[in-house]
Amino acid sequence: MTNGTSKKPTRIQQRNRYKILDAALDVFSAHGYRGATLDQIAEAAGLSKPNILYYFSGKEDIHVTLLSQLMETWLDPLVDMNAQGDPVTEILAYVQRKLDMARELPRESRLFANEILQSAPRMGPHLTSDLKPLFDEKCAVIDGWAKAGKIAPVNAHHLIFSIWATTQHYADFAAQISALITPDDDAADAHLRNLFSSVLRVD
Amino acid sequence: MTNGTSKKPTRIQQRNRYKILDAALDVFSAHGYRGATLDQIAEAAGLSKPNILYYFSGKEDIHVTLLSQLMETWLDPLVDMNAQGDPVTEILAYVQRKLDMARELPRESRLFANEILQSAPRMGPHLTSDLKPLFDEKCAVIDGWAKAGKIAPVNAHHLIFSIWATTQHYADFAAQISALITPDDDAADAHLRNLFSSVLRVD
DNA sequence: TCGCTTTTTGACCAATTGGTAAATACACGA
DNA sequence: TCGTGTATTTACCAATTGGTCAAAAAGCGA
Repeated sequence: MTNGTSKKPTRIQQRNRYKILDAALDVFSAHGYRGATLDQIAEAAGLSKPNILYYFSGKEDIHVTLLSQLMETWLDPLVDMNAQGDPVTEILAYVQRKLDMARELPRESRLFANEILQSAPRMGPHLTSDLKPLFDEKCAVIDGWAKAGKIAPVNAHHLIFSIWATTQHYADFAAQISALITPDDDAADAHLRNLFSSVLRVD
Repeated sequence: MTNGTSKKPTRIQQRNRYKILDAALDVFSAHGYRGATLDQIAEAAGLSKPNILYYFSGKEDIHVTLLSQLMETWLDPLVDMNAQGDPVTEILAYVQRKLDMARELPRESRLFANEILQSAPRMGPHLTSDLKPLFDEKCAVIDGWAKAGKIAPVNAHHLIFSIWATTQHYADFAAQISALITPDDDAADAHLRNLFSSVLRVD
């Protein structure tokens, strides 16, 4: 029985579900949902297609599972932004965490980008239930810092959008970047630190 | 004869090729290359599938045609950045043009994003032949401005990446944005103006 | 109106794809 | 070592999809 709710998963189940999800992350992030095939996932996972369907109820099930898992780790860097810390330090540290994440988890970043690009058909609910409350909370924190004069006045909403855009860009548009320059992590770090410390600096 | 090289296109040919490309832009930008089907494109264009294949040699031909057309208009805003103008004004005007473009041509922005996300399988050559020379040229201009002390010292490569990332974000991640806030063009304009004028300001 | 070209359609195909069913091989506790 | 539930495979299917082909239907200049 594959029923995940009642019985504890076998060691084999754990290992194979992991292999499948890891392979699926490769394939989905590289080709998008419709561009990915179960055969590709099966080959990448080293399992047969029917065997994959023994562990997941279908292609969509695999995709949804990946997106749910992703949403958790995706929010971590923002969760860690501390209202009690030094404002500029906190925001710059958040930028750095997002940047590190784009580098360490580029597949996840692309999976997410693919989903949003296509109007988030399988993730819309997650956005409003998981992301929005956190987003609103942290915007309030930033607004508080700005009102207290601890950072220059900024639009918190759009500041966060800019942080997301600039950091994820290095993962999502990697193909373009490596066509234009020789990637240089330190240069990117320094640039974004400079960019965001400039807007936040209070004269 | 559909031969595009020898004879001048009929009025019918012009109209139908346009209808097909417009419909294909809808479909490709919404679902990606593999997610789009000729049937969808045919229906959106109001033509039959074989009729579409009378005007284009295949699905890939349509996609490549779109990408080629796109590349031209895509570069325009950067082309217009003038080395002789006032540096900060020129860069901020470029930001504004990119932002306007993301708003007026969101389908094109998503088509491009989809292609790059999937490692630019059909556009790699265009990137190095069309985009890179222009990119290098404008980076040199920005470096010149920085060396002359007319703007604060910045990494031109990464400055342009940041401009691309932040402006296109409003088109490519629109689904996420409208899940989080009520979109506000003026607020976005003001924020990006503030962001980039802050890094460029020379003390 | 005639005759020729351009355009459009309907019927069809082979390959791919997500998914199923039943039989077989395997693990492992008693 | 045996039996039972777990895991895997083989063979298959129906739907979709990109694409073809020949015939029919416009356009259109003379």
